[in-house]
Order: sequence, then C-alpha cells, then structure tokens
Amino acid sequence: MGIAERKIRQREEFRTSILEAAWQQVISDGWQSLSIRKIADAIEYSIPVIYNHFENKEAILLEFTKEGFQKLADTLQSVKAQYTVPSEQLEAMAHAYWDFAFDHKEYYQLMFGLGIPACDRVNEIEELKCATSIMISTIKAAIEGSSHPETDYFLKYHTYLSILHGLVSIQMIQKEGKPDAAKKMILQDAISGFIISINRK
Amino acid sequence: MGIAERKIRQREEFRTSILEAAWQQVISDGWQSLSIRKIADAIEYSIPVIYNHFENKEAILLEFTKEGFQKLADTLQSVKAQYTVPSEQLEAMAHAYWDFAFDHKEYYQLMFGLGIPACDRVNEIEELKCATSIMISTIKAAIEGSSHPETDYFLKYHTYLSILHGLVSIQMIQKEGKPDAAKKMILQDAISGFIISINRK
DNA sequence: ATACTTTTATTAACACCGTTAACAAAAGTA
DNA sequence: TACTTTTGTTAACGGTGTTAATAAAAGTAT
Repeated sequence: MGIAERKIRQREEFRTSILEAAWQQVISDGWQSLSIRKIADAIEYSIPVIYNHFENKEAILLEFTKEGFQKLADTLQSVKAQYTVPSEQLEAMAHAYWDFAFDHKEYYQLMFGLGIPACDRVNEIEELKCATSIMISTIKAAIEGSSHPETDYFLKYHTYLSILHGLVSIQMIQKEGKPDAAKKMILQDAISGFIISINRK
Repeated sequence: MGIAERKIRQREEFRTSILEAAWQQVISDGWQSLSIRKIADAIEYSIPVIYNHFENKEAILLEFTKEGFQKLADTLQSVKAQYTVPSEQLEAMAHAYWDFAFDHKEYYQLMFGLGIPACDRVNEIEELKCATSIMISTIKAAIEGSSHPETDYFLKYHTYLSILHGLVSIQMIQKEGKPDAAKKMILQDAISGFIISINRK
C-alpha cells in the first residue's frame, strides 16, 4: 500500500512549504522579522502545525544556516576545480567567498550571526570615528616610513580592521569565553603578514 | 534658586540608573534578553518612565554601542602611546583590540552586531565542516608547494577565513547592497598579502 | 459499513515583548 | 490657595514564541 509513502511525501512537501514561506519572509523583510505566525498565515494553516515539523523557530533558522554553508561549500568547490595551482585556487576562492556573501546576504548573516537591529546606524556614531582616526593615523605613519610611501592608507586601514574583526568574530562564534594563548598566534600571524605587506611590497 | 539644577541632576541620575540596570541585565543574560520591562522592574518604576529618558529600546543599546567605541578608542590610544615605531604600534594595537573584544564581549557584540541566538550552535553544523575542509585542503596544498612546507596549515586556515569574514562583515555593516568594485580591492590586497606570506616566509 | 485508533489541525490561552494614550499625583509657581 | 507643569501610573494595543485541550480528519480493523 502506497499510503505510507504518500504520507511521508506529503509531510515532506508540507515541510518545504513552511521553509519556502519562511524564506520568502526572510528575503523580503530580513530574518529579524521572521515569525511563526506570519509563516502560518502564509501557508494558510494554524500556528501549531509548524511545530509538527520544526521543534521551534530556531530550528527553522538553523535549517537555512545549514543550507547556506552547503551552498558556500558547493560554490568554493566548483571555483576551486577551475584552477590547478593552489595559490590561484585560494585567490579565486576568496573572490567567490566575497561574491557568495553579498549575493546571498541573508544566508551569510544567518551563518555568521550578523545584524543586530540596533546597530545598523553604526556609521552615524561619532565615537566610531574617534577609534577609526587613531588606527588610520598609525597606518599612515607606518606607510610613510616604509619603502612604498605611495601606498593607499585607506585601503590598508580597511585591511587592518577587517583582519582584526574577522579574527575576533570568528573566534567569538566558535568559543565561549576568552580564547587561549594559542589562538592569539593566529592574530600574531595575520598582523605580522600585514605589517610585512606594508614595509616591503 | 537651585531647584532647576537639582532637577537636571536628578534627571541625569535617573538616566544613569536606567543604564546601570540595563547593563546589569546585559552582563548577566546577554543583550538579547534585555527588556524595557525588566529595566523598569529593576529600578522599581513603571514602564513608561523609561521613555522619558530614552526614545526607545534601540536608543539604550546605541548608548552602550557608543560607550564601547569610546572605550576601544581610549584603549587603542593609550597602547599606541607606549610605542614610537608605527609598526610596533600597529602590532600592540592589534593585541589590544583582541583583548578589548574578549574582555568586553558584550560591548563588542553590540558594536558589531554579533550574535543571532539561532547561531550559537554553528559548530555543530555538519555542512560547515564541508566548507571548512575544502579551504583547509587547498591551504595545505599551497603550503606543501611553498618553500616552507612545515608551516602550520590550521593556523593559516584560520587566518584565511578570518580575513575573508572580516572583510565581508565589516563591509556588510557599513553599506547596503553589494559594495562596488573598488571595495573588492581591499580583498585583493589582503589575499595577496596572505598568499605571499605562505609562499615566502 | 461500522467502530476504533492514530494522525493532524484548530481554538484558546499563557507569558512575554515594545510602545503609547489617558489619567492621577506630585512638585513648582504665581 | 489656585494654577501650571512635570512626573508617574494604569491599562491597553498589537505583536511575539509556545503549548494544552479539543475537534476533525484519515487510516485500520472487524
């Protein structure tokens, strides 16, 4: 009897219809405004049915997070396959990573826990400029004292800040509390490379 | 008459008592669970009084964000002052940045919009390992083909990913939509530096 | 076809949340 | 003392995630 199979199939269809409605929501209004109630409304069912398919709201978001990592992995894999020299692969993968992040912004934000509502106006914060100027002035000085004083200091500032922020936030996502001293070697490695890239081109 | 002065002073005290109660909340349960109602409960006043001092909840969080950037700026400034050579300053500031982030995790998360509740279990995601292994294998290959095959590939992987994530998330915080081609030069710069650091030590 | 069981869906509620209008009380001013 | 302004409260609106109790539908056995 195909009843059991049909039931499983229908369950699966229902599940994906929930995810589709949810994703529609995420795309149009961002993951912040995703709500179980709106999903229920979109699929024209009552609220509790959603809990027959997902333990809670977090489980739905987690589903997209997984999807995101899978998509990223696929992208990286296919880009990598187009080159043979490892350093070329790394470069191409870096660009692919960048493109993925901005072409699938919603995925990326979910994957890396980005985007507190309160902080979308971070650019307007005066205190930010204060911290920025300290870093920029130092980098400027470093460049002027190097063998390539024509280097774009603003570019180097962004690189510097990005390395720092990347190191910190990746570490913060992965671990609770302050990471051990060994982890700080990553910082040392990245910063050394950065400083070398300024001093000798 | 000192009445006006006292009123201003009392207003200011009230304001800081709100912020203190809020911060207590943030420290003990994270900024996600900060609520106007709990603040009101903590200061033993009714809910609407808070709106006499802050436009909304976001304004309270923004206050801490500003505080965070100010603290970071102060830290960087004082660390910078301890050195004279720019490259040494940059290195010391990098370590200070790292320490600040983990010593004031709540501030840092607010400042850079980190921490979606759904994504604290990102490590358990199987799909993540898939993407990870692709990057690691490439870096491994690059290292093996370099003049320093003994280099720690795991360290280099973290550096690689951190640079990428840092670039992306900083860019995402600052701008809407996909950044222009000029911004991608930052990526090119950082990745070139990274690859050079692998090829010749 | 009827009686029973299991699955599925619904209603209604609980306990929260941010925000605000209407109103009462206190404080300051004339 | 009478009036005005400031300050605080109650109660509500509309929203959230989640769940217990219950009704309806679907499948299974006799």
